[in-house]
Amino acid sequence: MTETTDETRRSIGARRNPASADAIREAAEAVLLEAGYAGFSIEAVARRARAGKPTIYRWWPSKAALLIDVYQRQKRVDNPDTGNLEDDLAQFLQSLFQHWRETPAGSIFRSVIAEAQTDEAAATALTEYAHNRRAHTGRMVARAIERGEVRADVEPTVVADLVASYAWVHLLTGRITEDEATTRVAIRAIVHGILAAPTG
Amino acid sequence: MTETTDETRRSIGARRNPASADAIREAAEAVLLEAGYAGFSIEAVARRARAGKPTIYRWWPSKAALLIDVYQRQKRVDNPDTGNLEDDLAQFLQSLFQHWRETPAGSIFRSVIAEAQTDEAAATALTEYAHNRRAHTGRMVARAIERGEVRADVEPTVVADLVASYAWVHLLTGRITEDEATTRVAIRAIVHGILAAPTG
Amino acid sequence: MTETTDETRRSIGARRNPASADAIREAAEAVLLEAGYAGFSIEAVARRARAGKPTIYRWWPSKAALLIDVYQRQKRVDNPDTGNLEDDLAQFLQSLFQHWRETPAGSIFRSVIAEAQTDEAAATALTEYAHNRRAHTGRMVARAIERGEVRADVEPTVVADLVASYAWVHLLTGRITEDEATTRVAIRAIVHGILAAPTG
Amino acid sequence: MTETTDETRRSIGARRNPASADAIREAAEAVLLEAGYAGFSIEAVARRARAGKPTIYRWWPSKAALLIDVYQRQKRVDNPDTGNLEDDLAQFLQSLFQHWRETPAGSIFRSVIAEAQTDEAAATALTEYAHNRRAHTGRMVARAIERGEVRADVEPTVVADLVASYAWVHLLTGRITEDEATTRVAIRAIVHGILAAPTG
DNA sequence: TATTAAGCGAGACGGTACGTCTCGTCTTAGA
DNA sequence: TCTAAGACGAGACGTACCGTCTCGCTTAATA
Repeated sequence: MTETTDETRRSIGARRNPASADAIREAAEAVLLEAGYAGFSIEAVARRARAGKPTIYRWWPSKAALLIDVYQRQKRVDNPDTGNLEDDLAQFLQSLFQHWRETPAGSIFRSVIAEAQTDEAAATALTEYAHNRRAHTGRMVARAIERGEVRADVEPTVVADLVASYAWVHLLTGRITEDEATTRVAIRAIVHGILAAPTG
Repeated sequence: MTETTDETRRSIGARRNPASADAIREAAEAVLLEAGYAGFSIEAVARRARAGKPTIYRWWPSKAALLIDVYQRQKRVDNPDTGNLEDDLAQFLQSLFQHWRETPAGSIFRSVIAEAQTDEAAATALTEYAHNRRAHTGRMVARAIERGEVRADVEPTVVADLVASYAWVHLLTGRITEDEATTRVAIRAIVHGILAAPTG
Repeated sequence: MTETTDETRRSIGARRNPASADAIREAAEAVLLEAGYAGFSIEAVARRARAGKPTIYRWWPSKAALLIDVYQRQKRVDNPDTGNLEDDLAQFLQSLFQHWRETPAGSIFRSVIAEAQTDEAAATALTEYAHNRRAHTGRMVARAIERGEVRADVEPTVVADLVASYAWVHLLTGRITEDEATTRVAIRAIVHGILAAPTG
Repeated sequence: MTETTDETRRSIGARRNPASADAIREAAEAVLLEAGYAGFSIEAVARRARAGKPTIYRWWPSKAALLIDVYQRQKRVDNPDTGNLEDDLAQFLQSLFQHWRETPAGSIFRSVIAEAQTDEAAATALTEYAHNRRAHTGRMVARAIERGEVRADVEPTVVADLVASYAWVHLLTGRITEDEATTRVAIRAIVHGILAAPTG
């Protein structure tokens, strides 16, 4: 949030002014953080960024595009690598919840999901993003397979899908404050299963 | 969608006219189905229902309230009871996806979730609804515990949470067309776990 | 303003309840006085009178009708009879201005005139009322003719028209606070004329 | 009513589009003429002008402001100068009545007066307008004083007030169809007075 | 060095929807 | 059969944003 306090931004010739682009992205993030998705409008962003609306529309074709751009700027949560899948996933989930609680990322991501229910482009972007994230998160499972911890026939992305879905829905229903004990119970179900008699 | 084609609806005295309420609910459902959440406005519903806007606002304080009311009217998917939890959950998930695909319910539910990201009341309603559904879905797990299929220390609602989250996120990301084989893989992970060496 | 504080008024059988009618008239007057013509609505009157809207519409077909009824209840200003026309007219004008200043009559009459620009019935009622008042006011002139003070060929209602018009327009443009000296100048013009050389 | 049939009006940059302003004024005039003050709403004007409501509200803060603006555009009636005050005033009155009968001006002016009974801004504007018109009409009297026809101690604006009031009230009570003979009787009273014995 | 081209802020434009207000009508329950 | 009550369809109110447009400016690249 490197508050670029240029008194007035002008054109810098026949090319995009990065200062304007940054100011707009930062304003978008700030608006989203302060007023939430409900208060997130192009007008509000333009006002805050001291930018003209056409400048925004020139570079981001829709509210969704700006939203996604802002989301892409957010830091991602890294995959832990403890040598134990349950610990990896539990730690990942806790880090994700913490990230969503303590940065604008959570608020922004909720907005992206909401926007995707209305806007086709946002839906596509979200689908692609989710796909990539599943692949990324799936690497924790792949490592567990490699070290023989997890069965070889397990599809890493399916496990990642389960974990991510759990996280998303908690975000969407205001349940990202849960402690490690609670989330670990869910993770353990996925990793160990829930059957009384172990499966061969 | 029992198109109540009353030529003109009038007041029936100093109390709510159920014909109007029904017409509004049906119009809301129809608008949602035809124009989607993006086209869902109180004005559009009033227009379609041939009702005055104040009549809508008199009984539903917000768009969210109407949305939730419409959603509540939707048929719920029943829990199967095959005697085998994996089969129960797989069948439940397939029925749910089919229900979301073939009735307005899916479209409406997506809208409720989106609205909940903006509207406090919708968020509360959604939270409560989700809580109830977890309890309901959890009964499948509880039955499995009772018959000794599942460990007694498993919390049924946590399992329900995992299954429901998987379903919700598939709905939100346009992946409810998946076949039984795919969903069953996810269910199997939850039920049997994914470890190479079974847990004692 | 004999505040009829009936806790609840009910039907008194198959005929008009005068208490309701009075309460409505009084409420109308009070609303007009407190909120002015701008705040004068059937809803506001019904609310204040604790009466049902249909009860009002049953007896007064329109806002205009109620307005006129309320105006008709107002005390009229009497014609003075000093034996001198200029004094009579000057005194009449001052009494009228005072009446309009110190009672709701002024506010109500302004409303009737405004309403008559929109409502046909109010226009008719106002026309008739104005006609009667000209006849009444004209009697001062008629008396002056009888006693030889004024030429016999003078039409009393024309003089009354001039005086009344002057009064109305002062009411409509917020100039009813003028002192006797000012109004007398206008009266003198009508009575004595303004020519330098007297007319034979 | 120079029907500016621009197919579509657009913004012409960060400044007022006179074409829109004109279209709105013309639409307002047309609505007023066709539907009267009762049918005069911002919505109706916007519809007719093919303008957005906010465009109207941007430039005219209220219905009253638009009404007054439209009224200001109307042609004024000129003062005649025949060398004889009675003829001047009689002719002025007839011209005014004719103007009010044959152009939208009469209808608009009635509306302004009605609006002024509700709206503070309209009241102020009307007061100021009336003041100016009295000064203007008073010049006929001033000229008569200059040429010795009228006494020097006569206040021209008082006479103008009498004449204008007579005209206004006739407009407000639907009596602007009167012929010259009738209006001349009133004018003669003001000019010559009505006393039997001439005043010294 | 002068011209051109495009980005910039600003803000007006025609629209749509918001949530509220009042209109005049209707029906009911109770006296 | 009249009363209070209040719901009803209708539609205007004044406001917020939408996405588009045109302006006057500024600067960099081109001629």
